[in-house]
Amino acid sequence: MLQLQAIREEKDKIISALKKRNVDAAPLLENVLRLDVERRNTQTQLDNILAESNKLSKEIGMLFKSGKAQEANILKEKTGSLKEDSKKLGEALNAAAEELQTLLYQIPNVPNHLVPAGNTEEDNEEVFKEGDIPVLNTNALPHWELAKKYDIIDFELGVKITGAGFPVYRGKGARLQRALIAYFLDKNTEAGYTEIQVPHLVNEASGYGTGQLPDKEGQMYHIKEDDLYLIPTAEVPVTNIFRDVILNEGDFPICYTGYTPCFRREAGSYGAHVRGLNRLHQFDKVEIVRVEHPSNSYKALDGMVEHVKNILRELKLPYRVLRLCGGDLGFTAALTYDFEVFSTAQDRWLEISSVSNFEAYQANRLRLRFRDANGENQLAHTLNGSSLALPRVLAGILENYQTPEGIKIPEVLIPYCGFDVID
RNA sequence: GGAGGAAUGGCAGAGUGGUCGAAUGCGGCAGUCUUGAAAACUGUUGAGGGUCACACCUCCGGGGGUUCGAAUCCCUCUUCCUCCGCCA
Repeated sequence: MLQLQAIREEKDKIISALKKRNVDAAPLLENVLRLDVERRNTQTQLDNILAESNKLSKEIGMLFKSGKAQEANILKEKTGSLKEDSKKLGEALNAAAEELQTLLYQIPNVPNHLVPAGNTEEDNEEVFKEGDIPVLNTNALPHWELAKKYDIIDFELGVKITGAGFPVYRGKGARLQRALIAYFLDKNTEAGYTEIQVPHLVNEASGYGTGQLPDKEGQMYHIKEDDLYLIPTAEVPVTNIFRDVILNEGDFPICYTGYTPCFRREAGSYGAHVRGLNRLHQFDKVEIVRVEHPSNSYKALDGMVEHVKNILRELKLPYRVLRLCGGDLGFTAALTYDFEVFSTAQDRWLEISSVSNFEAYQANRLRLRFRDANGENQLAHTLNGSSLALPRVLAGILENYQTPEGIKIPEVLIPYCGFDVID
């Protein structure tokens, strides 16, 4: 959520920056400003009435105390109309505030100046590329075939137990998955992130805090009975640790890493691109989350990008880094780098990580602040990224490391797996 | 699931209808003293709205009500604690 003060002060700047998202925010912002004025006017009127009625009440109290009941009763009569007015104004105030809130929720974050213009993923800007794309046999298989051949992932069994998009991992497949989780967590911990385990279900307030709610309800599984949501990413529970928190400057940087399963409804997606591990309803992910001083958040973002690069380098997977264009940028992000690993047998890039700076957008919703050097409370910046999303890394490993003798295990993972080939 | 108790500022803890945004202690910050530190002493120390700055307004778990007036009374929800039951 953008800060009202920013909208008041730099409306035009915000409108022009949001054009990068192909959004014409002008009418929305005009409405916000109109409601803001209305809200403040109503507030002032209400405050005056409340001040008067507070004063009267005190006088009445004093009169009763000094035994002047009659005078007190005369004053009492005057409070009736004040009460009526304050009730009406209070309702008007709530209505205006609520409407204002609704509008503010509809405004996406302002893109950073580095964000390229563009509409679709075609317009994302490749900023880095590394790793050799292996030359495979003509009979190289996509990962879903390999999964079947080596009996390590069973998609049909998942359909039986739950439904499409809930695979079952077995034997070396399950072990490799566990190895990746342990390896990622270790790498993150070495880099200074504190490992944390969080709930996999969150309440409504948490959904609002990080921006999944309102409007994106369709993405999350909702448990009606208890009004809880299955997390689509660890970002939600981890970042919400800091909802309604005021930090000290010395607390920065705050770095957390956590492994969680992620649940996504993915309503509406279908077809060849969702085959195998490409798109699932339940998948595992290791996430990194940072809370930063505003002056340091972009340095932190770069650091996170380097960190993820290092992991992919160690895994010896061919990958590239994209700077998302305005049209592809997530609603709450100011700048996002996507990592894609090349899936050789499918001959396409698969997104395996997304690293973003949300600046103060989430913090504003979360009321996540810190006390600055002047003793003033100001909003912190939040960031997060995947390191990494398991299924597509797994797909990348299976496809890129396949040989006629079986699937080789990347060297760094061998100690975690306890074997060096899947055959 | 059943029975009882509780929820107040960073923490502990008073306050049971009026001048209470809230005693006191601890903690934090600033100062005095000191070569420096500690101790001691003095001051200061919640959040939001509003204003050029004041004034002023709101907030004592959430929501609603009674009253001229609510931290205090009533209703309701949530959470926590104790006991019983069940249980990985």
